Amino acid sequence: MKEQKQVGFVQDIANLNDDFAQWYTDVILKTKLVDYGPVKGTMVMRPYGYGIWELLRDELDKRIKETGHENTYFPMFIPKSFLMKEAEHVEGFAPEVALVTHVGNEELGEHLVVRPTSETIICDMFSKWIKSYRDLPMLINQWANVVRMEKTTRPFLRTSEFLWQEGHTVHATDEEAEFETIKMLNVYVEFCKNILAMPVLSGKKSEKEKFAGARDTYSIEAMMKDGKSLQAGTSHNLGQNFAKAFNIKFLDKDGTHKFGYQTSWGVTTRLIGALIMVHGDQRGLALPPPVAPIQIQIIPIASQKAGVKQACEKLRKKLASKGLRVKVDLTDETPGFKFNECEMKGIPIRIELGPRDIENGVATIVRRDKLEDGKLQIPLHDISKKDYGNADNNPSHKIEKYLDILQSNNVYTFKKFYDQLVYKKGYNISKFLEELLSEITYDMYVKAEKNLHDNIAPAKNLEELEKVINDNKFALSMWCGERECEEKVKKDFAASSRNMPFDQTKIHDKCSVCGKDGKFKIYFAKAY
RNA sequence: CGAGUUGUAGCGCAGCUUGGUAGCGCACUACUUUAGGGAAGUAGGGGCCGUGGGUUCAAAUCCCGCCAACUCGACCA
Repeated sequence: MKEQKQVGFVQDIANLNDDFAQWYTDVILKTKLVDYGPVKGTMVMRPYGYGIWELLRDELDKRIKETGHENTYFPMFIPKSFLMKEAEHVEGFAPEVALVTHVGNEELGEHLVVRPTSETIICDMFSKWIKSYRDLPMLINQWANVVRMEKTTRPFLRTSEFLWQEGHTVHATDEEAEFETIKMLNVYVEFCKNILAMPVLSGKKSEKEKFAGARDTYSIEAMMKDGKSLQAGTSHNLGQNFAKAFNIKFLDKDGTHKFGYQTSWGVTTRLIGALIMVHGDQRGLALPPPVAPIQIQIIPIASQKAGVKQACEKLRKKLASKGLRVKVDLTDETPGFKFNECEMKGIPIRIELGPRDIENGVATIVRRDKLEDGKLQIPLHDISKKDYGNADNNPSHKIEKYLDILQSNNVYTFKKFYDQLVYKKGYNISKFLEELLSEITYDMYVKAEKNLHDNIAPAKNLEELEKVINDNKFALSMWCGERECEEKVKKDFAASSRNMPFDQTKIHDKCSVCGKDGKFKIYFAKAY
């Protein structure tokens, strides 16, 4: 690409590899996703940022309902005594809960906490709702805000208040609860892949890293562009810990009273931070089409010339009527400015439309994920009226097909994809763009997955562990299971255990840290 | 909550050493010319210099306190 004037944002974020955290905060402020709130650690989600959340939320909500859960809403104020009931839980959360002690000048008889999570208040209701095995399984979910006053904060990744989804379930048996825990973890894995184009590593957390009050915690871990790990979601098997603390009992078939087995699982607005750090580049954001508030931006060139605005509006209407999220940029800026802005905001496809295009009956389209390599002119009006030869009436745009093409060398080009889709009977511009958007999602996933696998390295012993972690990679290690080894890695290499993958095939025998018997396969990495 | 750094226009900064009219770039407003990769001209608007006290004829500038933010640790989705 031609050397261009380095001004403004492009210049500011040109050092992505040098200072990734700085790039991150710059990009979300400059693209107007969020602003800092007036209270430390809080975040104002502006329309563009909240729009991502809404799309993400709706997609995930669909999946949660499909797996049999119903939405509820519980109060944000929880009596302090509730929090005290489960010993580990209170210990884990006490330092960061916001307390309400007064109403006006009057001190409350019982202090309240602003929910840091809702296990306790939900369990209190569960104990009233659940009497019989016929009431089980109890499968609920809630979309809410929670408050955790953390010492250090970063937009999306760690804020004093954040939005999330928290699922809470009660089951009659241990097996059923464990199954639910894993099932919901897998819902997250599928969601991250298909909606966020983000590959994750799923597995079990160590005792040290598990949720306060859980019996077992499973997580999905995503790799950021700088090689750091981010816990992107968790699913907990609570065992009977809360059931015993809150007296959640049911009369079973055999006529005896039993404590319920519980799970809870959640993902948060942190996912937005994750996808920024997974897909973003020197030019700014790159949003996966399913969660892009604007999927297609139409940029008029020389908009003062006759017919340009009208053509843009006509195209917008046509695409919008097919459910595509499309916008025309009518601001009084130069085209170059608009192109850059479009890229910075991560809009998956931009369409340039000027007098020349209109003359020729075409539109110029550029993919955010491929930039100049993904630049093409496509016929503006219905292609279906013409015969472009080689008609294939059952065009497959299935992921598998492109996987084959991609993996069979570098013969795959965007042009080829375009030819496959456009030069067929029955295609029109909206259909083409719709398919192009899924193609982009898939390509972004493949790219991110490659990055993930390229940056995982085995580590047999302490030296290798040090080297891998200092290379900003995930160290796939064996571990004896002792907390001291995790603490040593934390202290010496500033890294933590991430999770233990479900595939526990040994990669070597000895613990990579202490050299004793290596019981578990586990990832160590620096983390956000 | 410990260590370091910084607070001047919406954002980024200069001015402080050596006290004396509040500055620059971007952004913003109006008009004109422009327009296919970050346009140009002309004219404007915008400040309790973080905050409280002190020194002084005079404080953004010197002194003391406080507050806030950032980075690194510890803690966490």
